[in-house]
Amino acid sequence: MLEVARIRENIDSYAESLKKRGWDAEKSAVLQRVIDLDDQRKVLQTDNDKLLSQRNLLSKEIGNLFKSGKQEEANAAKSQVETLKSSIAELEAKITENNSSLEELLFTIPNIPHESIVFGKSDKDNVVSQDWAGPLPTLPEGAMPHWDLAAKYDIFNLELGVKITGAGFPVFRKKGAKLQRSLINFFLDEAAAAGYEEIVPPLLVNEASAKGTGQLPDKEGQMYYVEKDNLYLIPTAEVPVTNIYRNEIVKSDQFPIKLTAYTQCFRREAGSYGADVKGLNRVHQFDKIEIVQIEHPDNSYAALDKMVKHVEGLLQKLELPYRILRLCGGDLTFASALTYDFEVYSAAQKRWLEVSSVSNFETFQSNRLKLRYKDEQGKSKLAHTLNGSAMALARIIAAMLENNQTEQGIRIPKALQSYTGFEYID
RNA sequence: GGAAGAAUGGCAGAGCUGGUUUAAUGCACUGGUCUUGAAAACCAGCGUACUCACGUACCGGGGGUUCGAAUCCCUCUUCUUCCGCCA
Repeated sequence: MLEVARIRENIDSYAESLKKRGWDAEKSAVLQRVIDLDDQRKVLQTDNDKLLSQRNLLSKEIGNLFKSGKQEEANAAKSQVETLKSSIAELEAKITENNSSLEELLFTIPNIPHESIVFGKSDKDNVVSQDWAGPLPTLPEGAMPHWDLAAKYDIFNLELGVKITGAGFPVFRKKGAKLQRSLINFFLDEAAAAGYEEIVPPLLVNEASAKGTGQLPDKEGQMYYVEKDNLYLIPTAEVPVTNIYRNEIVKSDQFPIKLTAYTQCFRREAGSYGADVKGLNRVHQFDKIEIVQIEHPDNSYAALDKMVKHVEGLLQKLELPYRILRLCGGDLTFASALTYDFEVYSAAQKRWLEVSSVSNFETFQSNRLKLRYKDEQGKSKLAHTLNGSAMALARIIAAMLENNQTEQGIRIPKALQSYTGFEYID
């Protein structure tokens, strides 16, 4: 959620920046409406405060009059307060209405893209910021996509998931299960080595947390919801981990706050079917190791670069061909100011699969979270939040299976062998 | 799941027979005096949000009673203790 004060200061440049997300002048008029509502808010609040002040004074007086036995004067004052009270009730109703329309509007405005973001309509306009320089893997005759390999080596089974739960819930078995656990440990160890504190968070979150990181109200349909307890299954560890710092004022010297967590992630992915979602390409439950940083605004982009380097290192150690994209305005998520997507090449499907997304949200999340720090003057300021996947397992496994298939079986990259305890899936 | 009790500022802890209570007191913290320096002692300061300001709001959350609520009532949440169940 954007800060009204910043909108006030930057209304023209904000409208200009929002064009990168495909916002025209008509849409950007909402910025002015926000300011108008905020002006209205100030007026109403000040008026109401004055009435409250009068009421407080009179009430105090009534107390004194009663004490000194002046019953009649006290009763006269009482009736005065009565009329004040009805005005207050009226004003407060207006304030509530005004503020909720203000908040509603603010929830419709996405984050302002970073200055380096280009205009674009969809993922086709994303900028390749670092391409894969080497040759793409070529596979032998009769190479299989990962879902066929899964059947051949009995490493994961989607039909079994359908039986137990429904479509999109893979069951990993044998060396597939071990590979899964190995990747989790590998990613967590790498994150720990890079200075991230490991967290094991709850997998269900309350409404306030989902709102804090922006899943509500923007992406309500994406999450599984447990109605009986009013809880949401997390779509990413970002939600519980970032919310550790909801309503907190941290000290500047605590920066950078670096957290990592492995969790299973649950996404309803409503309405997505077809070839793109075959096998492990898109599932309802998957495993992901998330890295989260909370930083001083001056350092958040340097932190973003380090996070990108971290993810890059992981892909190099896993010997996967990858490229890095800088998302265009149209593909940028609602809350993000700048996002790098990582894609690995899946040789049998002959397509790039998104395996990581690293973003700087600047103050967009922290404003909702009320996540602040004290500056040198002792003033509270909003911190910057960042996060990234390091990494999402399902698609890594898909690419690894396809790219590394040999006559001997599926080769496990060296860096992972000490975790798996085997060199081939056969 | 059943019963009882509790929730106050960074922490501890008064107030809770409604009226100079943003809220005693102690600790912690910040600045100062003193000191060669430190400690101790003493003095002062010490929450958040909105507002240009006056001011207003906030004693777990929400609602109510009242001229006036930390204080009374309802409700939700959380915690503690006891009982039951359980990996």
